Amino acid sequence: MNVATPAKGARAVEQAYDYLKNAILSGEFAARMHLREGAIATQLGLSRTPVREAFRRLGAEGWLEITPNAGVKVAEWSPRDIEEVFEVRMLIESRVAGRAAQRATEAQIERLRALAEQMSAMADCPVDQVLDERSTVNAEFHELLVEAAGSQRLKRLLDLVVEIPMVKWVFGSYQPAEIRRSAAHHHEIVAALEAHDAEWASAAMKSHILSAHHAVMRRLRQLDSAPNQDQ
Amino acid sequence: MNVATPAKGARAVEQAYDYLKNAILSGEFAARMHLREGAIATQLGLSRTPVREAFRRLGAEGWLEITPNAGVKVAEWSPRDIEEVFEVRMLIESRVAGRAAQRATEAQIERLRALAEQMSAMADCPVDQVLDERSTVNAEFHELLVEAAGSQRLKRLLDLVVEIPMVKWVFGSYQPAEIRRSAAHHHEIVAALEAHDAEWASAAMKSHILSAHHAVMRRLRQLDSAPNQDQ
DNA sequence: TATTTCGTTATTGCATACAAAATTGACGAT
DNA sequence: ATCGTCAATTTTGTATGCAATAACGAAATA
Repeated sequence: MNVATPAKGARAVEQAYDYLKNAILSGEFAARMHLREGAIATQLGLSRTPVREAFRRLGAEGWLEITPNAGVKVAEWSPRDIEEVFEVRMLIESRVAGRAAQRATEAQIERLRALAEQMSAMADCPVDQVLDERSTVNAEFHELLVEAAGSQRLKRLLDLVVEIPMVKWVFGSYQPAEIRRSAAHHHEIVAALEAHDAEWASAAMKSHILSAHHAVMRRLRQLDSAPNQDQ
Repeated sequence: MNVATPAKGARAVEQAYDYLKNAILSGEFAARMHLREGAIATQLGLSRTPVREAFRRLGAEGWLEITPNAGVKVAEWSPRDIEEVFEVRMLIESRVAGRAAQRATEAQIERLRALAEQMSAMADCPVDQVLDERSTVNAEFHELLVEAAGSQRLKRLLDLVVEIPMVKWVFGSYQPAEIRRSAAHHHEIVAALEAHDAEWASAAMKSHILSAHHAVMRRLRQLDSAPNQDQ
């Protein structure tokens, strides 16, 4: 039924990887759920080998828990785990912003400004309608910023932590005012870069992340109290 | 000389992983060197499958660079890369120390104090003689601290960044005075924990990491100007 | 009825076989 | 001599088969 998207390279591992990651992030696979190599393989029309490789990759990235002779389980994300993700993002991305303020070229700043404009233009559209586009533009903004900072290793680390679908989830948690605030943050970061003020850029980014953190944790509390009646 | 140690679990993947990681970190495999699944496999008396799995794991951890249909290369660590590693360590570990100051139990602080004492006791021994033990005790200290902070995800992230063998390398870069300073830092961090002073603990840890950073970068400059023997 | 033991089954780990892609080297054209 | 082309070889990617280990369940005993 799904068979996922064949991906660009059409490589079997990519296919398995994309399918699994999507299933995990979309909630199709519940937390703690046990996954079997064989089942996934036949479902995707592949052999166990590429599925197994995808398992390992996802394990290294923290999405699956692997126990040697038993199988793999979908990792569980506690509120504390999510808090820690935002903690890391805040620490690293604010540092990155500061460095970018010292090193960004005119062209890079220009491109960042354009992305910030795009973001603002979407601010008044209905939330659900531009969710994907907002996520994409936002991801581009943050990525370009790391590039401007010239921090390749930090980028790798961030990629490991800040998953695009999770970003989408963040926007789903935003209230209209918070979306506008987020867009404003982007503009402010660009302004700090133009001024080559590392402190300012760093502080603005810190606000940006903490604001997102707040929105997500509020969402979590809502989800926690709404659908469960046993407490 | 190779064939590595059969490791505890005697699992083939572990064997391959341990062998490869050791070879990379010891410099037996030069940077940018191309590794072939088949060669490693026959050399270790295994099939390609577990070797391949080890490759992927090491790739995810940043020790190997994997390009889809070409093979794997030993990753190159530029001075900037190493700088970034210390940047991350500084950011995360100082935050962790601050959190530990707020949450550590008496028992945990006691244990940390004992480790700090052990460290001091070794401070006056010849550098090379206690290199391994120093690394072990140091690693334990930092690990226990993360545990006291109750930050499981951050611990995973740190594990990815701060490799034990690299820690050993740090101690090899220390001058006698720096070893004593490092031991003093540990004591100071324990004191900050006893006082439940997050700012203090955080600042002490920041000093601790920056001091190590400084020592390693100095070592790098020395190696760079001196003739090196690795191919 | 609860619990332990043992045999069956299912699932993972590893090895091998085969397919696809890339690298290499020789050859020929300019 | 240099560059480009193409085939031979090597190397990676995937599939399958077999062995080892763990999960499951039934039977037997207390």
